[in-house]
Formats: sequence, structure tokens, C-alpha cells
Amino acid sequence: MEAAISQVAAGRSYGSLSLREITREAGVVPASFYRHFKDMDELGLALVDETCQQLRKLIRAARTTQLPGDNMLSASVSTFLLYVNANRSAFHFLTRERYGGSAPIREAIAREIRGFVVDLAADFAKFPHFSQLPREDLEMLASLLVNTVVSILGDLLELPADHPDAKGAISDKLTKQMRVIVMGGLAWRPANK
Amino acid sequence: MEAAISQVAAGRSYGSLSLREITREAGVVPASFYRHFKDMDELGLALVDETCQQLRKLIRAARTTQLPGDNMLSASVSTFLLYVNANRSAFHFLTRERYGGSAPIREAIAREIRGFVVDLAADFAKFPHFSQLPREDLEMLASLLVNTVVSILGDLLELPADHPDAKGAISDKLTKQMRVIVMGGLAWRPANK
DNA sequence: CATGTAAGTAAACAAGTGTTCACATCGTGC
DNA sequence: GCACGATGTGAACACTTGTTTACTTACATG
Repeated sequence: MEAAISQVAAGRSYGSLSLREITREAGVVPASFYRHFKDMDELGLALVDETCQQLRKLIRAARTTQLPGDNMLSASVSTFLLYVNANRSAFHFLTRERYGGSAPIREAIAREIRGFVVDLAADFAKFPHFSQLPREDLEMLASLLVNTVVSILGDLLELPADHPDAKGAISDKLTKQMRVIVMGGLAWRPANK
Repeated sequence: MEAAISQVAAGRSYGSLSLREITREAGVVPASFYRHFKDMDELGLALVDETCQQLRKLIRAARTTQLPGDNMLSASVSTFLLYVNANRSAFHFLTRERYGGSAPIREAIAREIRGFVVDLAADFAKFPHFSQLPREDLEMLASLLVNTVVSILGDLLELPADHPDAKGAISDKLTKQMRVIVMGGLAWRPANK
């Protein structure tokens, strides 16, 4: 699994990786692959599972730690980006395969993202200001936020690993965009059609 | 070029296509490929160029036609989505390769998107309400809008080609999200840090 | 110690791959 | 009418690919 993910992080797309390339990098003979996965797709799904499981752990931790407050946004953004930097390869994989992968992989990632959106919408509902909105609108706001983060993530990962000032600019931009969304969300009225 | 794009629209990722598959679908012998492109990458770049050029044409037309008004947002969204539906394969290709493709292709698409963002920011500047904001903030708003459209586009293209009600739901969602962004943008103050 | 299971191995297979070459066929402009 | 450039052809090349087979090794559990 590490071999596969490191190849993807190095710029290859998962779909173009060959079973033999992976076993070669893993220092193992091709036939050994079948001891662990019956398919390249099965490997891919396992990678999605593992990376998303770790990410969910982080988010759950952040949710219990963090209190709503003034600088909640910029704090969340910077801890999230720290985590991304500590797990670049995993995010590379997810970003690449979100739309680029095979159908089952794309579906798995879409499912995970939908899960994040639903959770985030549930978080929103705890704020008095949002508790009046229908669930549909909360999810629409949540997906707007998540998509924004994911998009910026894609740009961030295109940068070389060590480029601190460009990273700072991107992190600023993300914070601002999230602020815009939050302000727009605060002004949102469900009847406003 | 049509052969390549149709394979991608059928679910394959461009990077996993073989030269021979493409020539086979094009009804031509493999050696003929080299009469037109020296590389698969060159083909890919040509596809990016062509599809984006067509898209720019549409946008330029829309810009001269459309007047600012009440239902400007939903009108833009629906004409854009109509265009997307008329050119599904092209957008499939762009969506897939935006992050999934080889480095030169990703860069080409990123360049195009940056172009759209800059143009859109210039459009914003014509509105009296936005004309005061620094260019940086306008581009940050523009990229938020563009990224939102692109994200929703990805979800839309995952649907089977004929699924009118799900499409309607997605188009509604996009319109709402754009409205949120616009309202957030109207509330935005550059000093607001 | 024995035994069973999980992991790795070497070799072989047909099939597909990118690229090259010399050669054929067309339509255009001189 | 003919030379030319662009396009297409068929064959050949050296490789890589996924998968299967029977065989070995490590190791924990009884």
C-alpha cells in the first residue's frame, strides 16, 4: 500500500500503475500481490478506506477540542493544513482519484465526502443561528465549505513540498473564502428563493 | 482526438489509455498516430486547448449578451449547465485530468482555470459595489465561485447522462451556493481581517 | 514436536505495448 | 502531368503486462 501511494504522490495516476510496478517498488515478486488483494481495484479501495479513516479520526478529535470562537476559522484551517502537510501522499491519492480513478474508487471517495458533509451539517445545526434552517440548506452550506477546502487542497498539493510563502498565501485565501461563505450563510434565509 | 475523448467520457482515465487503443478506436493503424502527435502528452495538451477554447467562446458570448439583473445567477447557471450537457465528453475530460492527469496536462488546465478566474474578477470590478475591493480580494471571490462551479460539475458528470430530476437538484444547489457566495461577497470588507 | 496457515518465490504463458522502418496512396499547386 | 507533402499502411522489434502454477519458507497454535 505504501508503494502504491508513494507512486501516486510522485505524480503518477493510480489507474496507470501496473501491478508489477507496485510489487517491484514493494520489493516483492508479482505473484505475492495476490496474497493480499485480488485486484488493483481492491487495493485502491483499501487505500481510500485507510486514508479516510485516519482523516475521520483527526476531525473527530478536532470537533471535541475546539470551541466556537472568534478565530475558529483560521485555527481550523491551520491545524487542518498542518495535518495535510504531514500526510501529503494520502491527500495526493484522494485528490487524484476523486474524479480520476475507476468507478468504484470514485464512488468510495464520493461516499466519504458525503459523510463529511452530513457531519458538518449536523455541527452547523448546533449553532442557534443555523438551527432554524432546513437540513437541506445546512447540507448545501456544508458541501460548499467542503468543496472549497477540497479545491484549495488540490492547488496546495500541486506546489512543491517546501514552499512556505506560497503555502501561506493559499492558507490565507482559504481562510478568507471560508469567511465569505460563513457570512453568506449567516445572511441566508430559507425563504429567500 | 474524438476517440481519446470518448474513451475518457466512457470512464477510462486518459493516463491509462494506450496509444494503440486510441488508434484502434479511430480506425487507424498505430503508426499513423505519429503523423499528428509525437506523444500521448501532446494529444492531451491539444485536447485541453481545444475544449477550453470552445468554452471561452461560450463565456465571451454570454458576457456580451447578459445584463446584470435579478435572476442573473439562475440564468447563468442554467445556460451553463445546458452547455455542459451538450459537451459532456469535453467536461469529463477536463474534470478527470484536472488533478488526475500528467504534470503538463494538469498545468495546462490550471492555467486555463486561472485565466477564467482573472476574467471573472475583471467582470466583478465593473460592479460599483465591488469596484473598491483590491484585485486580490476580487480574485479570491472569483476563484471561490469558479471552484464551486467546478466541484458541482464533477458531481453532475458522475450522474448518468439522462437523469433530469437529479440534475435539477444539482442545478438548484449550485444556484443556492452561488447566491451564498455573492451575499458573502457583498458583506465582505477588505479591512475585515 | 507436529501441523496448518499465511506469505513469498521462480518460471512460464499469451497478450498487449511503444516505436521504427520502408512502402503505398492521395490531392494540390506548379 | 508530375513532383511533393501529408496521411495512412503492414510488418517487425524488444518489452512489459496480468495471471497461474507448483514449490518453499516462516511461524504460531495445538
